[in-house]
Amino acid sequence: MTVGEMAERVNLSHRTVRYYDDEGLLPARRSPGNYRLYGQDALAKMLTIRRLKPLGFTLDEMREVLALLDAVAAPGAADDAGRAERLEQLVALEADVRQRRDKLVEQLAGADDLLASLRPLLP
DNA sequence: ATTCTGACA
DNA sequence: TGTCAGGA
Repeated sequence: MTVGEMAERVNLSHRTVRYYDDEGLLPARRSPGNYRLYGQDALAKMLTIRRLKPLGFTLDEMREVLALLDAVAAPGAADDAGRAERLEQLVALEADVRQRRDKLVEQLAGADDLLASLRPLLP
């Protein structure tokens, strides 16, 4: 699929998709006419990125997450130390995501409180 | 019609 | 991140 299709399917602007390519976060293949092309794997990664983004992950952090994820998914080349490393990083990632999730829950609670305080002021 | 790169009231 | 320009 081309940028436009990708952008539409993951609900990001084509500008953002282009940006991720430029920054090397999610490189696109190129067509003979130099159009960006994306496959199924790219779509899956883009969806992962879209979930990471609202959690406040930086581009570099997303890069690490994607690398970790396909290292884990990869068909296998890795010694014992390597596998152990992956596992540690995976556990650390889970903790990180959970922490960000909790933060969002707090913000949600804050929004609810604000709404509650506005209620009595409304007509 | 769609995408490409580069630039920025 | 949006948008415009100038090409392909």
